[in-house]
Amino acid sequence: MAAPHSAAPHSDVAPADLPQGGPERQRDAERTRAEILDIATREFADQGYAGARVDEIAAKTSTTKRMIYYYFGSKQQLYVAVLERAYSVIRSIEQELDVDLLDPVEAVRQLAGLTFDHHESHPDFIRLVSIENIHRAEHIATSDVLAGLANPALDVLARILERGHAAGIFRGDVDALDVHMVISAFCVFRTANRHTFNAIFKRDLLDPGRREHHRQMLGDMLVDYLTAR
Amino acid sequence: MAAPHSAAPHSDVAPADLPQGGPERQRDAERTRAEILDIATREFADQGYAGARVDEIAAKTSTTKRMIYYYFGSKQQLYVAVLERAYSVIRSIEQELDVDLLDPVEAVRQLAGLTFDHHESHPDFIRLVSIENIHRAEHIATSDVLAGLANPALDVLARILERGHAAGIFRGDVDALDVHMVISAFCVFRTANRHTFNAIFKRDLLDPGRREHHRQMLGDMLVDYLTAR
DNA sequence: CTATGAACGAACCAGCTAGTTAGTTGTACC
DNA sequence: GGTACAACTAACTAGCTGGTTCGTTCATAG
Repeated sequence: MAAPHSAAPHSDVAPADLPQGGPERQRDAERTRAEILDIATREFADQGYAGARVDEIAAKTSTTKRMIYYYFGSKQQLYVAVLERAYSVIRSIEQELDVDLLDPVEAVRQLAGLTFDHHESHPDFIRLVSIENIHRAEHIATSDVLAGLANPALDVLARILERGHAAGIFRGDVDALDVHMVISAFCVFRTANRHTFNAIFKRDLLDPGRREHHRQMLGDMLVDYLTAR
Repeated sequence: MAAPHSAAPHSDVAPADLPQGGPERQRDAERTRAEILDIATREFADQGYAGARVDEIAAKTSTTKRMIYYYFGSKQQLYVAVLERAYSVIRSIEQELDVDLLDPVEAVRQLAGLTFDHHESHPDFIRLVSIENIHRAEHIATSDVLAGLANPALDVLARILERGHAAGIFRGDVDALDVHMVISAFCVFRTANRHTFNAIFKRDLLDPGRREHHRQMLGDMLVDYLTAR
């Protein structure tokens, strides 16, 4: 139907996002790679590393299993590539951070709220992190890209805490990484432990009706702790 | 060697539930079952559900794979049995709770500290919970034992909060389950996300040197939040 | 037009894995 | 002292699974 071997293939169609890339979009290495990564991310996040099936990933792709090995080499390398991309997406939180101008209390609230939102909108990432922890981060260790990738939000947080302490508002015995851990713990738990929590306590932590309340609660807790005494 | 077919097997030893253990200890159903559960718990916690191998579990046992199917029926039922036992162990925290006499602030600190200790000493349980969440708690759902198993610590917490509010110390707009979530989130995160956290931030959350500080921090946060305003 | 190599696909394979078959041995009870 | 049943074992299998072989097609350079 769609011009399987049309004679004038290059002018009648808009080549999507690429300026004038392949008109028929056959043979697009970048595209194929990206599609495999997309499907693999979903599949690994869904089933875990051992549970995910290369055949299944291939089947959900518009290409074949051979292509997975052509581009990624092995199941493990594919998984590492998935992790690397997932972490790089998360890193983009950096750009939204512009809290250096706010007063410390408001800055902490905004930073926590932003992290909160970010986690909520990236459940696949959180699942991948959980999976990676089950495997004791052994795959992250094999990736030089990931091994020493610090969270940019951490520096921002450190500066906020400093400013707050200098202004006499915040206590001085807190470590930025500890505070970051508390924020992460709260945000990650809601998503990562949603199912067992719901099974036992019959409460869906991700219920939209509880979202604002949780967001507020996290901010309150942090501020109350930092300004205590 | 050890009297493979000894002639007087039944009188020189107490057979029942073994005051001084069977000398031959052959043919002990309870023992075999328990051994399989022990090994399976370690194996599932280590490798995840899909990653664990029935053959491997059997090999680490002193019995055979057939016995696993004899006693548990299938890999999945074995896994559910592992979950059930792990949760029942955790339930034992109930007995240690005796905080109804303390003043509310001290009671919250003690409850949080006890939960903190309990989580720290049961890493396998936390791993199993993570694994179960990856599978969206679908196995818990198949177990009537687990499906509606509330945490006993929750009632205790609710009473503490009430008392605290009645005494005018605690704010009144807090829900026990929310507070429980915060405690769990903090305690679980340290263990569950230890490896990725360490890979990225180069800090071992379970470093014994940081233990007391974390314990204190959790108590402070809760109290500061509950007594704020 | 043709040579070349990147991109792609179908079918295959060896080893693994959950689950079974068929049979043996110990023990409680009479 | 024999019998019924629970406890146990070794060897097997059907199907899956990560990885491969080998061959084809397309785009582009010369």
